[in-house]
Amino acid sequence: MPRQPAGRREPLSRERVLYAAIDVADRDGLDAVTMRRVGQALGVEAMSLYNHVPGKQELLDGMVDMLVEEIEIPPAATEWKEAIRTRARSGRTLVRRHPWAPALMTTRPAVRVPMATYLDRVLTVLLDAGFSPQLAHTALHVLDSRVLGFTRDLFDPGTQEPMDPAIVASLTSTHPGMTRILEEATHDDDAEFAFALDLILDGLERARDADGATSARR
Amino acid sequence: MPRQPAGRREPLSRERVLYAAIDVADRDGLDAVTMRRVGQALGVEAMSLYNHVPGKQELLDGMVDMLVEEIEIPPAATEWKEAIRTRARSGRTLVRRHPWAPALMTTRPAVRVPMATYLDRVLTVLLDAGFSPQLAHTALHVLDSRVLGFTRDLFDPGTQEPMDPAIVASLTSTHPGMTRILEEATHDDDAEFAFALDLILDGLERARDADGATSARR
DNA sequence: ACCTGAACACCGTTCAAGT
DNA sequence: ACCTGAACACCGTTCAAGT
Repeated sequence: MPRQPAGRREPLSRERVLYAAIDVADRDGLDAVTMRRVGQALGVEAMSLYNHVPGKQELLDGMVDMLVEEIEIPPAATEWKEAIRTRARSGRTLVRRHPWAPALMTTRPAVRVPMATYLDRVLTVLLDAGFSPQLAHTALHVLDSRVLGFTRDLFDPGTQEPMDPAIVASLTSTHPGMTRILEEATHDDDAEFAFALDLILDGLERARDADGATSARR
Repeated sequence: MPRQPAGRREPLSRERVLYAAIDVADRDGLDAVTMRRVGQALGVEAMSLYNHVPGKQELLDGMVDMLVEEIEIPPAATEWKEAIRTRARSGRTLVRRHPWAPALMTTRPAVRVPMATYLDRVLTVLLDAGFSPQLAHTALHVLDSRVLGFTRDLFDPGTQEPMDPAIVASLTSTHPGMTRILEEATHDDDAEFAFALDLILDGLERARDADGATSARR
Protein backbone atom coordinates (compact mmCIF):
# COMPACT_ATOMS: atom_id res chain seq x y z
CA MET A 1 0.00 0.00 0.00
CA PRO A 2 1.74 3.17 -1.17
CA ARG A 3 2.24 6.05 1.28
CA GLN A 4 0.37 9.18 0.32
CA PRO A 5 2.58 12.24 -0.35
CA ALA A 6 3.92 13.44 3.01
CA GLY A 7 1.53 15.76 4.89
CA ARG A 8 -1.01 15.87 2.10
CA ARG A 9 -3.84 14.24 4.01
CA GLU A 10 -3.21 13.81 7.72
CA PRO A 11 -6.23 12.17 9.33
CA LEU A 12 -9.05 14.28 10.69
CA SER A 13 -9.63 14.49 14.43
CA ARG A 14 -11.90 16.33 16.85
CA GLU A 15 -9.07 18.75 17.55
CA ARG A 16 -8.35 19.49 13.91
CA VAL A 17 -12.03 20.06 13.25
CA LEU A 18 -12.32 22.48 16.18
CA TYR A 19 -9.21 24.39 15.17
CA ALA A 20 -10.50 24.68 11.62
CA ALA A 21 -13.81 26.01 12.92
CA ILE A 22 -12.07 28.62 15.09
CA ASP A 23 -10.03 29.61 12.08
CA VAL A 24 -13.10 30.10 9.92
CA ALA A 25 -14.68 32.23 12.66
CA ASP A 26 -11.53 34.35 12.98
CA ARG A 27 -11.44 34.90 9.26
CA ASP A 28 -15.11 35.43 8.40
CA GLY A 29 -17.12 35.58 11.60
CA LEU A 30 -19.28 33.16 13.54
CA ASP A 31 -21.98 32.98 10.89
CA ALA A 32 -19.43 31.60 8.44
CA VAL A 33 -18.95 28.55 10.67
CA THR A 34 -21.10 26.05 8.79
CA MET A 35 -20.47 22.35 8.50
CA ARG A 36 -19.88 22.73 4.79
CA ARG A 37 -17.46 25.62 5.20
CA VAL A 38 -15.43 23.96 7.96
CA GLY A 39 -15.25 20.78 5.88
CA GLN A 40 -14.02 22.82 2.95
CA ALA A 41 -11.29 24.40 5.11
CA LEU A 42 -10.11 20.86 5.84
CA GLY A 43 -10.39 19.68 2.25
CA VAL A 44 -13.19 17.31 3.11
CA GLU A 45 -16.95 17.05 2.65
CA ALA A 46 -19.25 18.41 5.38
CA MET A 47 -20.48 14.94 6.22
CA SER A 48 -17.01 13.75 7.20
CA LEU A 49 -17.08 16.07 10.21
CA TYR A 50 -19.78 13.93 11.78
CA ASN A 51 -17.18 11.22 12.33
CA HIS A 52 -15.42 13.49 14.82
CA VAL A 53 -18.11 15.72 16.23
CA PRO A 54 -21.73 14.72 16.92
CA GLY A 55 -23.20 17.82 15.30
CA LYS A 56 -23.08 21.58 14.90
CA GLN A 57 -24.05 22.34 18.50
CA GLU A 58 -21.26 20.14 19.87
CA LEU A 59 -18.85 21.74 17.44
CA LEU A 60 -19.72 25.14 18.93
CA ASP A 61 -19.38 23.72 22.46
CA GLY A 62 -16.00 22.33 21.51
CA MET A 63 -14.86 25.70 20.21
CA VAL A 64 -15.71 27.24 23.59
CA ASP A 65 -13.78 24.48 25.37
CA MET A 66 -10.69 25.30 23.31
CA LEU A 67 -11.03 29.03 23.93
CA VAL A 68 -11.47 28.74 27.69
CA GLU A 69 -8.35 26.61 27.93
CA GLU A 70 -6.36 29.49 26.43
CA ILE A 71 -6.95 31.61 29.55
CA GLU A 72 -3.84 31.79 31.67
CA ILE A 73 -3.61 30.39 35.21
CA PRO A 74 -1.20 32.25 37.50
CA PRO A 75 0.54 30.10 40.16
CA ALA A 76 -1.47 29.54 43.34
CA ALA A 77 0.77 31.73 45.51
CA THR A 78 0.09 34.92 43.57
CA GLU A 79 -1.52 37.81 45.47
CA TRP A 80 -5.24 37.83 44.67
CA LYS A 81 -5.47 41.17 42.86
CA GLU A 82 -2.48 40.31 40.75
CA ALA A 83 -3.92 36.86 40.00
CA ILE A 84 -7.21 38.36 38.83
CA ARG A 85 -5.35 40.93 36.76
CA THR A 86 -3.38 38.20 35.00
CA ARG A 87 -6.54 36.31 34.19
CA ALA A 88 -8.29 39.44 33.01
CA ARG A 89 -5.40 40.41 30.74
CA SER A 90 -5.39 36.90 29.38
CA GLY A 91 -9.14 36.90 28.75
CA ARG A 92 -8.68 40.18 27.00
CA THR A 93 -6.05 38.97 24.54
CA LEU A 94 -8.32 36.03 23.89
CA VAL A 95 -11.19 38.32 22.96
CA ARG A 96 -8.90 40.39 20.79
CA ARG A 97 -7.77 37.32 18.91
CA HIS A 98 -11.33 36.00 18.61
CA PRO A 99 -13.75 38.94 18.64
CA TRP A 100 -16.70 36.59 18.15
CA ALA A 101 -15.86 34.69 21.36
CA PRO A 102 -18.02 36.58 23.90
CA ALA A 103 -21.12 36.22 21.75
CA LEU A 104 -20.55 32.49 21.54
CA MET A 105 -19.55 31.95 25.16
CA THR A 106 -22.52 33.79 26.64
CA THR A 107 -24.90 31.96 24.37
CA ARG A 108 -24.12 28.27 24.89
CA PRO A 109 -26.85 26.53 26.89
CA ALA A 110 -24.68 24.63 29.41
CA VAL A 111 -21.52 25.12 31.46
CA ARG A 112 -19.05 22.42 30.45
CA VAL A 113 -16.03 21.13 32.28
CA PRO A 114 -13.37 23.53 30.93
CA MET A 115 -15.57 26.52 31.77
CA ALA A 116 -16.29 25.06 35.22
CA THR A 117 -12.56 24.64 35.75
CA TYR A 118 -11.95 28.24 34.80
CA LEU A 119 -14.69 29.49 37.13
CA ASP A 120 -13.42 27.28 39.92
CA ARG A 121 -9.95 28.77 39.68
CA VAL A 122 -11.24 32.33 39.94
CA LEU A 123 -13.45 31.40 42.88
CA THR A 124 -10.60 29.65 44.65
CA VAL A 125 -8.43 32.74 44.32
CA LEU A 126 -11.18 34.80 45.94
CA LEU A 127 -11.94 32.31 48.73
CA ASP A 128 -8.24 32.04 49.54
CA ALA A 129 -8.10 35.84 49.74
CA GLY A 130 -10.69 35.78 52.51
CA PHE A 131 -13.87 36.47 50.56
CA SER A 132 -16.98 34.74 51.88
CA PRO A 133 -18.61 32.26 49.46
CA GLN A 134 -21.45 34.71 49.01
CA LEU A 135 -19.20 37.64 48.21
CA ALA A 136 -16.95 35.49 46.01
CA HIS A 137 -19.97 34.52 43.96
CA THR A 138 -21.05 38.10 43.54
CA ALA A 139 -17.47 39.13 42.79
CA LEU A 140 -17.26 36.56 40.02
CA HIS A 141 -20.25 38.10 38.32
CA VAL A 142 -19.09 41.66 38.72
CA LEU A 143 -15.66 40.73 37.41
CA ASP A 144 -16.38 38.50 34.51
CA SER A 145 -18.93 40.75 32.87
CA ARG A 146 -16.83 43.58 31.57
CA VAL A 147 -13.39 42.44 32.46
CA LEU A 148 -13.31 38.84 31.37
CA GLY A 149 -15.85 39.49 28.69
CA PHE A 150 -18.46 36.90 29.50
CA THR A 151 -20.82 35.78 32.23
CA ARG A 152 -22.13 32.38 33.16
CA ASP A 153 -24.92 31.60 35.57
CA LEU A 154 -23.99 29.09 38.22
CA PHE A 155 -27.54 28.90 39.42
CA ASP A 156 -30.48 28.03 37.23
CA PRO A 157 -31.96 31.38 36.13
CA GLY A 158 -35.50 30.01 36.51
CA THR A 159 -35.45 28.22 39.84
CA GLN A 160 -32.44 29.97 41.45
CA GLU A 161 -31.37 26.43 42.38
CA PRO A 162 -27.76 25.34 41.81
CA MET A 163 -26.96 23.69 38.49
CA ASP A 164 -27.80 20.08 37.74
CA PRO A 165 -26.99 18.13 40.98
CA ALA A 166 -25.35 15.35 38.98
CA ILE A 167 -22.90 17.84 37.52
CA VAL A 168 -22.31 19.42 40.93
CA ALA A 169 -21.59 15.99 42.44
CA SER A 170 -19.09 15.22 39.71
CA LEU A 171 -17.21 18.42 40.54
CA THR A 172 -16.74 18.05 44.31
CA SER A 173 -13.21 16.70 44.28
CA THR A 174 -11.97 18.40 41.12
CA HIS A 175 -13.59 21.82 41.59
CA PRO A 176 -13.59 22.62 45.31
CA GLY A 177 -14.02 26.38 44.97
CA MET A 178 -17.05 26.08 42.76
CA THR A 179 -18.56 23.35 44.89
CA ARG A 180 -18.27 25.50 47.97
CA ILE A 181 -20.03 28.41 46.30
CA LEU A 182 -22.82 26.17 45.06
CA GLU A 183 -23.32 24.79 48.57
CA GLU A 184 -22.82 27.85 50.74
CA ALA A 185 -23.92 30.81 48.65
CA THR A 186 -27.49 31.61 47.78
CA HIS A 187 -28.42 33.29 44.58
CA ASP A 188 -30.33 36.50 45.07
CA ASP A 189 -30.38 38.18 41.73
CA ASP A 190 -31.79 41.46 43.04
CA ALA A 191 -29.30 41.73 45.89
CA GLU A 192 -26.42 40.93 43.59
CA PHE A 193 -27.58 43.48 41.07
CA ALA A 194 -27.90 46.20 43.70
CA PHE A 195 -24.48 45.34 45.08
CA ALA A 196 -22.76 45.48 41.71
CA LEU A 197 -24.46 48.72 40.81
CA ASP A 198 -23.53 50.42 44.08
CA LEU A 199 -19.96 49.18 43.84
CA ILE A 200 -19.66 50.77 40.42
CA LEU A 201 -21.49 53.99 41.31
CA ASP A 202 -19.35 54.53 44.39
CA GLY A 203 -16.18 53.80 42.44
CA LEU A 204 -17.19 56.27 39.75
CA GLU A 205 -18.04 58.94 42.26
CA ARG A 206 -14.64 58.52 43.90
CA ALA A 207 -12.95 58.73 40.49
CA ARG A 208 -14.87 61.86 39.56
CA ASP A 209 -13.90 63.62 42.76
CA ALA A 210 -10.25 62.63 42.39
CA ASP A 211 -10.38 63.83 38.78
CA GLY A 212 -11.71 67.25 39.84
CA ALA A 213 -9.08 67.55 42.55
CA THR A 214 -6.07 66.77 40.35
CA SER A 215 -6.93 68.53 37.08
CA ALA A 216 -7.26 72.31 36.60
CA ARG A 217 -10.83 73.47 37.08
CA ARG A 218 -12.65 73.82 33.81
CA MET B 1 -66.65 46.66 -1.97
CA PRO B 2 -67.62 44.63 1.13
CA ARG B 3 -65.83 45.21 4.41
CA GLN B 4 -63.89 42.20 5.67
CA PRO B 5 -65.06 40.82 9.06
CA ALA B 6 -63.92 43.29 11.74
CA GLY B 7 -60.33 42.72 12.93
CA ARG B 8 -59.81 39.62 10.87
CA ARG B 9 -57.02 41.01 8.71
CA GLU B 10 -55.73 44.38 9.82
CA PRO B 11 -53.03 45.51 7.40
CA LEU B 12 -49.41 44.63 7.99
CA SER B 13 -46.97 47.35 8.98
CA ARG B 14 -43.32 47.64 9.99
CA GLU B 15 -44.42 47.88 13.60
CA ARG B 16 -46.63 44.84 13.49
CA VAL B 17 -43.87 42.82 11.86
CA LEU B 18 -41.36 43.87 14.52
CA TYR B 19 -43.73 43.09 17.37
CA ALA B 20 -44.46 39.69 15.88
CA ALA B 21 -40.72 39.00 15.61
CA ILE B 22 -40.14 39.99 19.24
CA ASP B 23 -43.00 37.73 20.20
CA VAL B 24 -41.52 34.78 18.37
CA ALA B 25 -38.15 35.39 20.07
CA ASP B 26 -39.81 35.59 23.49
CA ARG B 27 -41.62 32.36 22.88
CA ASP B 28 -38.99 30.22 21.15
CA GLY B 29 -35.69 32.08 21.18
CA LEU B 30 -33.76 34.16 18.70
CA ASP B 31 -33.04 31.26 16.36
CA ALA B 32 -36.77 30.80 15.85
CA VAL B 33 -37.00 34.28 14.31
CA THR B 34 -37.07 33.34 10.63
CA MET B 35 -38.92 35.17 7.92
CA ARG B 36 -41.18 32.17 7.41
CA ARG B 37 -41.95 31.83 11.13
CA VAL B 38 -42.67 35.54 11.65
CA GLY B 39 -44.90 35.52 8.60
CA GLN B 40 -46.74 32.54 9.99
CA ALA B 41 -47.27 34.35 13.31
CA LEU B 42 -48.97 37.09 11.31
CA GLY B 43 -50.98 34.70 9.14
CA VAL B 44 -49.09 35.70 6.04
CA GLU B 45 -46.44 34.26 3.74
CA ALA B 46 -42.78 35.05 4.47
CA MET B 47 -42.47 37.07 1.29
CA SER B 48 -45.08 39.55 2.45
CA LEU B 49 -42.73 40.79 5.14
CA TYR B 50 -40.47 42.26 2.48
CA ASN B 51 -43.10 44.90 1.83
CA HIS B 52 -42.50 46.32 5.30
CA VAL B 53 -38.91 45.46 6.12
CA PRO B 54 -36.01 45.36 3.63
CA GLY B 55 -34.68 42.01 4.87
CA LYS B 56 -33.78 39.85 7.81
CA GLN B 57 -30.89 42.05 9.00
CA GLU B 58 -33.10 45.14 9.08
CA LEU B 59 -35.76 43.16 10.91
CA LEU B 60 -33.20 42.37 13.62
CA ASP B 61 -32.10 46.02 13.71
CA GLY B 62 -35.72 47.06 14.06
CA MET B 63 -36.22 44.68 16.97
CA VAL B 64 -33.30 46.35 18.75
CA ASP B 65 -34.81 49.78 18.06
CA MET B 66 -38.03 48.71 19.73
CA LEU B 67 -36.26 47.23 22.73
CA VAL B 68 -34.06 50.26 23.36
CA GLU B 69 -37.09 52.49 23.34
CA GLU B 70 -38.51 50.49 26.23
CA ILE B 71 -35.77 51.75 28.56
CA GLU B 72 -37.07 54.34 30.96
CA ILE B 73 -35.88 57.96 30.98
CA PRO B 74 -35.99 59.65 34.39
CA PRO B 75 -36.70 63.42 34.37
CA ALA B 76 -33.63 65.60 33.82
CA ALA B 77 -33.59 66.97 37.36
CA THR B 78 -33.04 63.59 39.02
CA GLU B 79 -29.85 63.16 41.06
CA TRP B 80 -27.31 61.30 38.92
CA LYS B 81 -26.98 58.10 40.94
CA GLU B 82 -30.72 57.80 41.17
CA ALA B 83 -31.07 58.46 37.44
CA ILE B 84 -28.59 55.71 36.61
CA ARG B 85 -30.30 53.36 39.02
CA THR B 86 -33.65 53.96 37.32
CA ARG B 87 -32.16 53.23 33.93
CA ALA B 88 -30.39 50.14 35.21
CA ARG B 89 -33.54 48.77 36.78
CA SER B 90 -35.38 49.45 33.57
CA GLY B 91 -32.72 47.73 31.45
CA ARG B 92 -32.94 44.83 33.80
CA THR B 93 -36.68 44.29 33.47
CA LEU B 94 -36.18 44.53 29.74
CA VAL B 95 -33.64 41.71 29.81
CA ARG B 96 -35.93 39.66 32.03
CA ARG B 97 -38.76 40.08 29.59
CA HIS B 98 -36.53 39.35 26.59
CA PRO B 99 -33.64 37.13 27.70
CA TRP B 100 -32.31 36.97 24.14
CA ALA B 101 -31.93 40.77 24.00
CA PRO B 102 -28.30 41.18 25.17
CA ALA B 103 -27.06 38.62 22.62
CA LEU B 104 -28.83 40.53 19.86
CA MET B 105 -27.93 44.02 21.03
CA THR B 106 -24.21 43.34 21.39
CA THR B 107 -24.10 41.67 18.01
CA ARG B 108 -25.63 44.18 15.62
CA PRO B 109 -22.99 45.79 13.38
CA ALA B 110 -24.01 49.46 13.73
CA VAL B 111 -25.29 51.86 16.37
CA ARG B 112 -28.64 53.19 15.19
CA VAL B 113 -30.52 56.29 16.26
CA PRO B 114 -32.55 54.85 19.15
CA MET B 115 -29.41 53.31 20.67
CA ALA B 116 -27.52 56.58 20.13
CA THR B 117 -30.33 58.42 21.89
CA TYR B 118 -30.16 56.04 24.82
CA LEU B 119 -26.38 56.41 25.10
CA ASP B 120 -26.64 60.17 24.79
CA ARG B 121 -29.05 60.34 27.72
CA VAL B 122 -26.76 58.34 29.99
CA LEU B 123 -23.78 60.46 28.95
CA THR B 124 -25.68 63.67 29.55
CA VAL B 125 -26.58 62.56 33.07
CA LEU B 126 -22.90 61.95 33.78
CA LEU B 127 -21.67 65.18 32.20
CA ASP B 128 -24.27 67.16 34.14
CA ALA B 129 -23.04 65.46 37.32
CA GLY B 130 -19.58 66.88 36.74
CA PHE B 131 -17.86 63.96 35.08
CA SER B 132 -15.25 64.89 32.47
CA PRO B 133 -16.01 63.67 28.92
CA GLN B 134 -13.20 61.16 29.29
CA LEU B 135 -14.46 59.79 32.57
CA ALA B 136 -18.05 59.81 31.36
CA HIS B 137 -17.05 57.68 28.41
CA THR B 138 -15.26 55.20 30.62
CA ALA B 139 -18.14 55.22 33.08
CA LEU B 140 -20.57 54.36 30.30
CA HIS B 141 -18.59 51.25 29.48
CA VAL B 142 -18.15 50.17 33.08
CA LEU B 143 -21.85 50.69 33.71
CA ASP B 144 -23.49 49.24 30.69
CA SER B 145 -21.59 45.97 30.70
CA ARG B 146 -23.03 44.18 33.68
CA VAL B 147 -25.65 46.57 34.81
CA LEU B 148 -27.44 47.52 31.65
CA GLY B 149 -26.60 44.24 30.06
CA PHE B 150 -24.95 45.36 26.85
CA THR B 151 -22.04 47.36 25.53
CA ARG B 152 -21.61 49.39 22.38
CA ASP B 153 -18.40 50.83 21.03
CA LEU B 154 -18.57 54.52 20.27
CA PHE B 155 -15.18 54.43 18.63
CA ASP B 156 -14.25 52.17 15.76
CA PRO B 157 -12.56 49.15 17.35
CA GLY B 158 -10.01 48.99 14.55
CA THR B 159 -8.89 52.59 14.11
CA GLN B 160 -9.89 53.96 17.54
CA GLU B 161 -11.39 56.81 15.52
CA PRO B 162 -14.91 58.07 16.33
CA MET B 163 -17.77 56.48 14.45
CA ASP B 164 -18.64 57.41 10.88
CA PRO B 165 -18.24 61.24 10.69
CA ALA B 166 -21.47 61.56 8.71
CA ILE B 167 -23.37 59.94 11.55
CA VAL B 168 -21.57 62.06 14.14
CA ALA B 169 -22.45 65.23 12.21
CA SER B 170 -26.09 64.22 12.08
CA LEU B 171 -26.15 63.90 15.86
CA THR B 172 -24.69 67.26 16.92
CA SER B 173 -27.93 69.03 17.66
CA THR B 174 -29.99 66.06 18.75
CA HIS B 175 -27.39 64.20 20.79
CA PRO B 176 -25.22 66.78 22.55
CA GLY B 177 -23.84 64.46 25.24
CA MET B 178 -22.68 61.88 22.78
CA THR B 179 -21.25 64.48 20.43
CA ARG B 180 -19.21 65.96 23.22
CA ILE B 181 -17.72 62.59 24.16
CA LEU B 182 -16.88 61.83 20.55
CA GLU B 183 -15.12 65.17 20.22
CA GLU B 184 -13.41 65.56 23.57
CA ALA B 185 -12.68 62.03 24.76
CA THR B 186 -10.03 59.79 23.30
CA HIS B 187 -10.41 56.08 23.24
CA ASP B 188 -7.59 54.25 24.97
CA ASP B 189 -8.74 50.69 25.33
CA ASP B 190 -5.91 49.66 27.62
CA ALA B 191 -6.32 52.61 29.95
CA GLU B 192 -10.05 52.09 30.14
CA PHE B 193 -9.62 48.42 30.83
CA ALA B 194 -7.13 49.06 33.63
CA PHE B 195 -9.40 51.70 35.12
CA ALA B 196 -12.47 49.47 35.13
CA LEU B 197 -10.54 46.57 36.58
CA ASP B 198 -9.06 48.65 39.39
CA LEU B 199 -12.40 50.22 40.17
CA ILE B 200 -13.90 46.77 40.59
CA LEU B 201 -10.96 45.28 42.51
CA ASP B 202 -10.90 48.19 44.95
CA GLY B 203 -14.65 47.99 45.41
CA LEU B 204 -14.46 44.27 46.09
CA GLU B 205 -11.62 44.67 48.56
CA ARG B 206 -13.60 47.30 50.44
CA ALA B 207 -16.65 45.00 50.49
CA ARG B 208 -14.60 42.06 51.74
CA ASP B 209 -13.15 44.07 54.59
CA ALA B 210 -16.56 45.45 55.58
CA ASP B 211 -17.96 41.91 55.41
CA GLY B 212 -15.30 40.63 57.82
CA ALA B 213 -15.90 43.53 60.21
CA THR B 214 -19.68 43.18 60.44
CA SER B 215 -20.23 39.39 60.42
CA ALA B 216 -19.12 36.97 63.15
CA ARG B 217 -15.70 35.54 62.42
CA ARG B 218 -15.89 32.14 60.79
C1' DA C 1 -50.14 48.78 -3.40
C1' DC C 2 -49.78 44.67 -1.29
C1' DC C 3 -49.58 39.60 -1.22
C1' DT C 4 -48.11 35.04 -3.26
C1' DG C 5 -45.95 30.67 -5.61
C1' DA C 6 -42.21 28.93 -7.66
C1' DA C 7 -37.49 28.99 -7.79
C1' DC C 8 -32.45 29.52 -6.35
C1' DA C 9 -28.56 28.98 -3.52
C1' DC C 10 -27.80 27.97 0.78
C1' DC C 11 -28.30 25.44 5.73
C1' DG C 12 -27.92 20.86 9.23
C1' DT C 13 -28.48 16.15 9.16
C1' DT C 14 -29.69 11.08 7.70
C1' DC C 15 -28.64 7.19 5.32
C1' DA C 16 -27.10 3.96 2.12
C1' DA C 17 -23.15 3.23 -0.37
C1' DG C 18 -18.40 3.15 -1.28
C1' DT C 19 -13.14 2.14 0.13
C1' DA D 1 -13.13 2.80 10.28
C1' DC D 2 -13.60 6.68 7.79
C1' DC D 3 -15.32 9.33 3.85
C1' DT D 4 -19.00 10.49 0.33
C1' DG D 5 -23.32 11.50 -2.78
C1' DA D 6 -27.90 11.96 -2.83
C1' DA D 7 -31.69 13.33 -0.38
C1' DC D 8 -34.78 15.83 3.07
C1' DA D 9 -36.55 19.62 5.48
C1' DC D 10 -35.30 23.79 6.33
C1' DC D 11 -33.14 28.88 5.50
C1' DG D 12 -33.09 34.12 3.06
C1' DT D 13 -34.20 36.26 -1.03
C1' DT D 14 -35.64 37.28 -6.14
C1' DC D 15 -38.95 37.68 -9.42
C1' DA D 16 -42.84 37.23 -12.18
C1' DA D 17 -47.51 36.83 -11.42
C1' DG D 18 -51.76 37.66 -9.33
C1' DT D 19 -55.54 40.94 -6.98
